[in-house]
Amino acid sequence: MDLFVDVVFNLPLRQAFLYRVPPSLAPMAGVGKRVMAPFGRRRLAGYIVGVRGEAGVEELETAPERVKDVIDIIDDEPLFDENRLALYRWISSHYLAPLGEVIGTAHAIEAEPREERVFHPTPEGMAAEDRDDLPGRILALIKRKGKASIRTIRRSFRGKAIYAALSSLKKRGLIEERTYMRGGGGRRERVVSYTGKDVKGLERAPKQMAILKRVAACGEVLLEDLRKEFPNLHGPLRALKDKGLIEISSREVVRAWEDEPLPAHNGTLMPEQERVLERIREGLGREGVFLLHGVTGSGKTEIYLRLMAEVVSRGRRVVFLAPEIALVSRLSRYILARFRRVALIHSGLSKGERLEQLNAIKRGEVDVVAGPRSAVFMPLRDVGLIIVDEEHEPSYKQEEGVRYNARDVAILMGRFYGCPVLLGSATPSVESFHSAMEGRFHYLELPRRVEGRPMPVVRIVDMRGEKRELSGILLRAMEERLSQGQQVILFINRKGYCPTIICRDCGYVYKCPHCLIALTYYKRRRHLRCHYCGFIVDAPSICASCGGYRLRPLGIGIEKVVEEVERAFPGARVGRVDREVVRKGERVWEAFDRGELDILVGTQVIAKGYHFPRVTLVGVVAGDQALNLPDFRATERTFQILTQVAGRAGRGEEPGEVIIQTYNPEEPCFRSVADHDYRAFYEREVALREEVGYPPFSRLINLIFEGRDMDGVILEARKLKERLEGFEGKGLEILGPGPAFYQRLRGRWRWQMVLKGKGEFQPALKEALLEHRPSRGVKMTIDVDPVHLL
DNA sequence: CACTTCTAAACC
DNA sequence: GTTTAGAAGTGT
Repeated sequence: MDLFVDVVFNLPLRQAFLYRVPPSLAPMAGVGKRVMAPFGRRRLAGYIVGVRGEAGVEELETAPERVKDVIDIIDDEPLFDENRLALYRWISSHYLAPLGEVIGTAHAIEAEPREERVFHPTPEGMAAEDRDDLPGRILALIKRKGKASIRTIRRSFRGKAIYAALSSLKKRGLIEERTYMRGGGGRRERVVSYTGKDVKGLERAPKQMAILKRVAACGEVLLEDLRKEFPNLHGPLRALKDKGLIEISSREVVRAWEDEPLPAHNGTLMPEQERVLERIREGLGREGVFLLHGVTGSGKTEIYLRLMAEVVSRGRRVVFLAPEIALVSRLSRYILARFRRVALIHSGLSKGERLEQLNAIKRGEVDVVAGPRSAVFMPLRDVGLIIVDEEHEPSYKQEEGVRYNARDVAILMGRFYGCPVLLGSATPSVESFHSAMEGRFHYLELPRRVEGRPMPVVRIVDMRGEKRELSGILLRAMEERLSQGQQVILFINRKGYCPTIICRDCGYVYKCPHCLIALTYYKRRRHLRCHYCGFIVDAPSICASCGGYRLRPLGIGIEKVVEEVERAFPGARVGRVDREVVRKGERVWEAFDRGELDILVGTQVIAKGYHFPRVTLVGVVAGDQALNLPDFRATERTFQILTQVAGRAGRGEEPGEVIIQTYNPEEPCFRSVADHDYRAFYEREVALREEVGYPPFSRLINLIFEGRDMDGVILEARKLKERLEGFEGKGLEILGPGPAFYQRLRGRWRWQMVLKGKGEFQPALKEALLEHRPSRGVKMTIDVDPVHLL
């Protein structure tokens, strides 16, 4: 009796494929293991999602000759069990993603071996004359390199019919094909560095010069980053290398932060903390979702830590999810101080280190897994509690591939494991708070800060009529704090010097040619850069449109804030923190923490997880920034960010003050921030959402259509709309299609269509979406439960 | 005739 | 996502 397995691949394919298991491998077969299997002309690793005997295998009657044998079974131990598979199936059907891709996402650390086709020249090929047609040029490439993979050939001949050419070369006996296995091995990054050699004879090679300038300016640049800035990098880079001006080396990804344990908390809990702790403790051992709503500085972390200890002491384990930025900062060090059997996962780990952590988890050596959204899939056994810190954070949503939301997966997982899920936030998402109000989540509140510290006083400053970017009120407050030896944080959510420059003569604004987005001006580097595709041009001195000289900054970014601060306070020590700095693990934080800096100017990265007791004043330079985006969550995001930022003030002995600059001082959202009144914000917001039928009163699917040809993109969107019209009315509303907010990105036009449904979407509707295959050149992305519609 | 370009369909 | 086969177009 033969054995058969259902196999899914990490490919955008919806079906499972049936394979026969040869008798020698049959004892090894099992759900959750990977197999090596022939697939088309290739061999691929796939996941077993079903094992069955001959009975009921209808393919054996319809097309028995198509059923092939599995080549090998890769794993001794399954990567997942039936229970976990059920979870994957749910995710697959909810997010409309192929099961194979869901499994591939959940098990991304375990490398999938893949076969790679490589072409070698035959002696006949070596002897053949070079010709200038496509096959001839491909042959020349292969001869020059000695061998070439499909990948390299495709890169050199973008959009050309390379397969037809390769098969003709093969038929003529000029090349032969061999296959190699790829996969495994640690992930490395390539670095381009300047050798310091004298630059001569580059006058006639402007591209090489530009690249060299960029590299020399920083000493070394990641090849990955360089590629973003220079579209056709390879040629000039190779020329520079041949001239000995640069070197390209490969190194392992380095850790972003040294983890030094922070001392354990020794104080006693406030009565509110005790009560909250007790409520959750009572819920341990069975499923249920708790929403812990605690103002900034109310001691949520301490509750997490005590709960973890409790769960571990009962012999169960804990999954702790947090936004990346919190993990590389303070939180992880608290966890490391209290628990020894911890797996800490963050972006600074190399692939090898990740694998080590994974193996430790599999061996049962880990009690607590702490990590960003992907950690929700770690194969921890006997999970007794899942914690999602900063539950409202959009970073829990994966924005490419399988677009899952780790918070929602965590809630589901709690049901699968039969354990409680604890969502924590100072500013809960409207959805979660609504669930709590409706009684689906247990609501727990910490309305006061620890040690009776007052909430900071928040002032709203009307910027209309102000001449400079920093208002007089903010400057005076800063001066006062600095004179008392206290520290100040300024928050500005914009990189670069200013969002763009404008010609004061003709009004021309520089935009990215690929994205139609205003280019950000970087004063120090003297260039304009696109934040979406990385496009860079030298900063112009005269207007490209009218030739005028009056080019002026428009708006404000972090560089300009620093400049203005330095002008206003010449003696002050100013530090600057944005995402780049955090990634490099620079120690600006620590200098600030030790009091070696007076003012810290930062982007959103400073809003989270840091604790600077000497900071008494926080200034928000541009409070309106996120508010005016055309997105149904714009107000919610603004309230959350401002509350988080404000929470950085007054965490020590001295009371804190917050100043928010805005051109919309009447906006009620600011009032709620100033009053520390989440409820007021929520009531207003939830009423609005109900009125227009946005979440939590509906579910959304955002359909994004992208392609180089605008007409094709629109046509595809309209075609799908027609297909879906039959579903309209019965609890489904279709908005659009219309141009997306970012209408053109990376040279592609983008249109979108939003489906708004009451409750879960009908299976027939999902089916219709999945069946829609846009024509070539148009990519359709299905985003279920989107966090934004931009 | 040799090669290119485009598209649909299969992949077990 | 990758590959192939086929149809139709291009150029000598």
